Parts: sequence; C-alpha cells; structure tokens
Amino acid sequence: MMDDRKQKVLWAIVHDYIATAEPVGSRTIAKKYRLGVSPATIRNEMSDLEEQGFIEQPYTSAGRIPSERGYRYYVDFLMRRQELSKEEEDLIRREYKVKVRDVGQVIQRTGQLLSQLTHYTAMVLPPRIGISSFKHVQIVYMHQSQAMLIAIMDNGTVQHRLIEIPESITAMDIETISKVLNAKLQGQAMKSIKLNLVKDIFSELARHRHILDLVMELVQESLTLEFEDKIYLGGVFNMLNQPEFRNVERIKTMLSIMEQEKLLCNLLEGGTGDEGVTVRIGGEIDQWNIKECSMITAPYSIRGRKMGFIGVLGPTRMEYAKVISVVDYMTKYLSQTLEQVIRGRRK
Amino acid sequence: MMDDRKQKVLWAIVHDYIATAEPVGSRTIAKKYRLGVSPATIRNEMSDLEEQGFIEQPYTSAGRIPSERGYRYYVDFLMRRQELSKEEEDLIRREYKVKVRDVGQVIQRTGQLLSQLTHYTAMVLPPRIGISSFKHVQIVYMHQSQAMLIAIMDNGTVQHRLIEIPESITAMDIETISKVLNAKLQGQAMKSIKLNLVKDIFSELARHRHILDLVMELVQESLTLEFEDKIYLGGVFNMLNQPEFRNVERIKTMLSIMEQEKLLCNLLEGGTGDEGVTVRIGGEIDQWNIKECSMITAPYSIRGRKMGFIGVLGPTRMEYAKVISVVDYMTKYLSQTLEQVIRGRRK
DNA sequence: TTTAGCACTCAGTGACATAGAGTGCTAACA
DNA sequence: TGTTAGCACTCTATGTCACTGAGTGCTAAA
Repeated sequence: MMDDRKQKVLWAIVHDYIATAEPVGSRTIAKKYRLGVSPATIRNEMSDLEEQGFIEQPYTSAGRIPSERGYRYYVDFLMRRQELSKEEEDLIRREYKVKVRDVGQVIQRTGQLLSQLTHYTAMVLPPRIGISSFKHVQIVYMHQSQAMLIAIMDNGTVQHRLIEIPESITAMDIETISKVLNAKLQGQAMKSIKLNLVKDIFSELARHRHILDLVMELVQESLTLEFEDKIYLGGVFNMLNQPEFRNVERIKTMLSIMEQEKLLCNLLEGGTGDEGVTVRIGGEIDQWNIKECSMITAPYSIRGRKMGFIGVLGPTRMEYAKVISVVDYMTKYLSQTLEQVIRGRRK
Repeated sequence: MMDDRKQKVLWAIVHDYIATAEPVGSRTIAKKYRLGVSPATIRNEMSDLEEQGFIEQPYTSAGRIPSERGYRYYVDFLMRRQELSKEEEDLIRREYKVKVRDVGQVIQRTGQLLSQLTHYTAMVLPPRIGISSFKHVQIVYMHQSQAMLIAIMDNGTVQHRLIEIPESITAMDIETISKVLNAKLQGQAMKSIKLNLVKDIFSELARHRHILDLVMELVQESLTLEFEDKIYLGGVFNMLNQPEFRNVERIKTMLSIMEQEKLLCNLLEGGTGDEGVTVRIGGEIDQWNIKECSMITAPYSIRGRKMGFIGVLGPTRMEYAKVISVVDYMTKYLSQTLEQVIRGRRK
C-alpha cells in the first residue's frame, strides 16, 4: 500500500513544498528528484496518495500540497533529522557562555536563540516556582504602612510584592517576623507548604497574624498566578516573512493569539507530556482557530524534574527536520545551563 | 492668509480624513459640514490650502488629505480637546483601584489602559531607578560558589542578580558584607554613588574586594542597562485594524521597530522634555524609517521629579483630540498612583 | 467674490482573451 | 502488468480594454 516509490514521492512533495511554498507538480518531481520514472508515472502515484489522504490539490489542475496527514507521515516515517551545523552549535555555545546573572535572562536568551535558529516564533515557559523551595525570605520595611516581601527560591528566581502593614507594626517587629519565616520556610517547596507548617508559624507569630496572612497570600498567588502566566516570546515578526502571511487577516489572528499569554501557556504545556520532543501538526493543536500552524515543543528539566517547556510555533509548512533537532538540542543545553546556575557548578 | 473659512475647510478635511481614512472631496465637505458655500468655492479654498502646503493630493483628481504641516496646524490651532467620557473615566478609576502589589504591575496596567482607550500602540517607560535610592541591600548565600544580590529601591522596584563568589567566603562573611553595604548605601541614590563612598566601603571590606566589585557592577548595570531598556508595550496588534496597515510591508517594518526596545526608549524620551504632552507628527520623529506615524508622549513624575514617560504611537491619521486628552489624564493618574504606592498613603 | 457648467484625469472594476502549469485519460509499448 | 507518450481539458494568473464615477481645474456668468 505504501511501497518504496510512493514514499519517495511523498517525501519529495513534502520536502519541495516546505522549501518553496508552491504546489508541487509531477514534472518538478521527475526533474528535481530523479526517481528514474516519467512524470506520468508520478502522476499515477500522486493520484493514489491523494486518495489515501496524504496530499491534496488546492484546485483542480494545480500541483499537490501535503495534507496534515501527509506531514504526519513525513515526520513519523520519512524525515531524517537535520543536525545542527557547526556554526549553529558554536552560536549556541557562545550565547550560553556569557555570565549568567539571572534565571530570567537565561530564559530570554533561549527564546532569542530559538527563533533566530528556526526563523519561527519561539516560546519559553520559565521554571515553575511551585516546585522549587525557599532559600530566603525577607520583609523590608518601606514606610509606616508598607513593606516589601521578598522570597528567593533555590532555582535562582526572586518573587517580590508590596504588602500593606498595620501602622502599629515597627521595623523591629518586621525583623522578628522575617527571622521566624526564614526559619520555618527555608528549604520548603512552595507546593509542600501545608497546614501544620502554617499552624506552627501562626503560634509563633500570634501577634502578627495580619502579616502572616499576607505572606501566605503571596505564596498562593506566586504559585498560581504570577509566574505561570509569564512566557517569553521571541521572533514573532520573524514569521511574517513566511509567504503564508502575505494575507493580512492571518497576521491579525496570529498576533491576537500571541497577546494571550494564558492560551500560549496551555498550548506549550499541552504536549504529550512524556520525555522528548512533541510535534503537533495543524488540527492536532486542539485549540482555537490556530489553523495551518504546527508546534514543536519539549520539556526541559533540572535534576530529572520537569521544570518548564520550550517550543516553536510556525506554519504547518515548517522545516520539521531542522526544528526538531534545534528544539531537542536546546532543551539539553538549557537544562544543563540551568543546572549549573542553580547548583553553582559553573567552571 | 488663513481666514476663518479656510480654517474651517482645513478643519473639515483633517476631521473627515481622520474618521474615514479616505481622501476628502469638495462635495463631501459642502454636504457634511454645511459651510454655506458651494463645492466650487471650497475647491478654490482647497487649491489655496494645497499651495500653502497644508493638504495634498494622493494623485491628480482625487480628494485631498492633510499633509504633516496640515496636521500640525490642526493640532496647534484648530482642534478642540475631546475630554474623556464618563465611562472611560470610570474604567480608569476602576483599574487603578485594584490593590497594588508591585510597581511593574502598575506600569503594565497603564499600558493596557492606554492602548485600550486609544486603539493605538501604548508605550510606558518604568521609573528610572537611577534617580531612586536604596532602601535595603541584601546578599543571600545560595551555595558554595554563588550568591544572590538584591537591592530594594525606595520607589518599590527590586533589582536582583546572581553573583559568583570565591569559595573561601562563608555564609557568615556574607552577612557581614550585607550589613556594611546596607549601612553605607541606604538612602543613597544610585546616581549619587561616587568614588568617596566606594572608598569608604572598600576600607571596611578590604577582605572581600571581589564581592564589592560585583556589587558596583550591579549598580552600574542597573543604572545603564537593565531597567532603562525595559519598556511596556500594549495593543501592538490593535493598530493592525487601522486601514493604513492593509499593506503587509508596513506591518513588518512596524513590528520590527517594536522589537527594538532601545530605539523605542529613545523615541519616548525624545519629547521636548518640558512639562506637558508632546505631539510629534510624521517626520518630526527624526528617527529611522518610521514614516506616517505620530507619537503623543508625556512624562509622569513623582513628587515633582520626572520619573518616566508614557506615550502612544499611531498613524499620522490619529485621533489627536482624543489621544492627547487620554495621555494627559493618564499621566496625572499614574503619577498620583505611584506616589501613593511609594509613600504609602493609600487609604 | 461666488457659483454653475464643462472638459479632463485617474483609480477601480468587470469582461475578455491568452499563456502556462498541471492534471487525467487513453492507447501504445516493454 | 507496469510504464510512458500524447493529448484534451481545467483552472489560475496576467494583461488589455473599455467603462464608470469621483473629483479636479478652468472659464464665464451672476
């Protein structure tokens, strides 16, 4: 049913269409890909492939373009990964060598690299803070009714927020509270903060219940809101050079999707969830009206724990062979870099 | 030279073109704006106005559109400000009433509001940290070769970065350093940190010169880089609904400008620098290939000190009357809100 | 000074013909 | 039986042409 020659023809169609964005005709294949048969034969094969749903015609008597199913078959069986070039690897290595000053910075740089290497839109989800644990908690008195609550996590992120305090509390009080919080929270993961711990702190801080409420609120919010919704995008306008965006309407829908961070986070996290690179093609992204787009995503992890995701969004007519390699390579590099940042094993 | 009727005609042309984005003909003006004269008369006036450079024809025998000079005259002499509606004021008040957790959050919300109210792209420059002074400095030990340096400024912003430390330094040492830094830096403005202060710290921390270097580096970088380049954009894709962006090429140049934060900062800061709202039309933005765009910017200040800028970028065919009011109103509201945040006078 | 009238210009639109790419089918061929 | 050459057919893209309508500029009359 899918003999060798048919595979070759399908491969040629997908390959050529990815390169040119033009429907591919039988003559083109015969000439460019030297299968040793005439256009007429290839036409027959194409007819079969169309019947099986791997390719389609935009209109009668145009060339063929791959269907989503065709891309899927290509990705699963036909494509051979296109490893990164020496220059590209060098570029990545150089970028990551710069002194790290901040986890956010690493994330951002990853996004930039990803879009630069693929020419599509890159998305990076920062490490979830829920999983990491407190390194240090500090409350800083600002003025009579306000203080700044700062939590430093062991993955190198910093959370902060302003809190209102009753005027009766003095700078001294705040220091006491800081100390207690530190003693209790240090080393605890955000997630693992449970009732008994809270009770513990409560008893020690009976006088300052109000502050405590606020702290717990911060913990809560940090966990659910603040960071989860943040996502780094890179090279959104890169994509506009793709010929599929000659149409203004499509640019608009695209960009309006890009402005909805929550949606994007869901998309990124929606990969099959297992280890490696996930490829979703067209309708396989079961979200919204994101049509004719594909996503390639992968989780990165630190010490074996999945911390976040990186991904690339592009048209279905995407250079899968290349992008898959890049994403794979980058997750590894990112995991490694973050691990060094966090454990301090930088040379 | 610019009699009353000519002004009325110019006003009508600008007004109508802003509303419709179509070249305005003499007949339209006669019908819509009831000047009590025939189209022929208006044609004569238009001919004069064109000679004086206030309007132009896209091609022979089309209607007229305002030239940059025409817009300028409109903004300076003809336009009457269009105050905000009750609903809009309510919207702003409601948005700012939400509990403030962070200066960045206020900035972001301002950007959103600005774009929502104007339908153009909003830009907000956060308060410069250079001007604000240290409230608290803290170094937190992370592990044997790394520490986190945190600076809380009195305007409610927090700077942090990872620093490498020699392994010989203990957690104890770090605490000592923290204390010294706090004692010396507290209340000092970033900008005002001068050599003698540094020397002072040096002598007390002779043992830990390395750390000190890093701290000074942070100060430096924070001052020049980190925050200055950050800018909040809102509603970039809002603009794409403007008919001038039916052309894909223009979308691309637009977006590529939007991705260059530094350029945008310069643009924002490039206002005439005096108190109120600055309007720059087309070529008056002496930057790049930003053609056919206008900017309306204004500084906001805290306790009389200029802290940052907000602005709106849109096509030259912009609703000046409306946007000027909105920008003016928002600076006042923003100044007020930030003042409350920082001084803690929130009710 | 204003207005009516008229000739002129030019973008936009629809009708039409043409070229070119590509297909599907049939019949001949190995 | 699989492959190929040939040919008619389909459909898009492109270019031409004429027509329409909005708008102007000019002239002469009010």
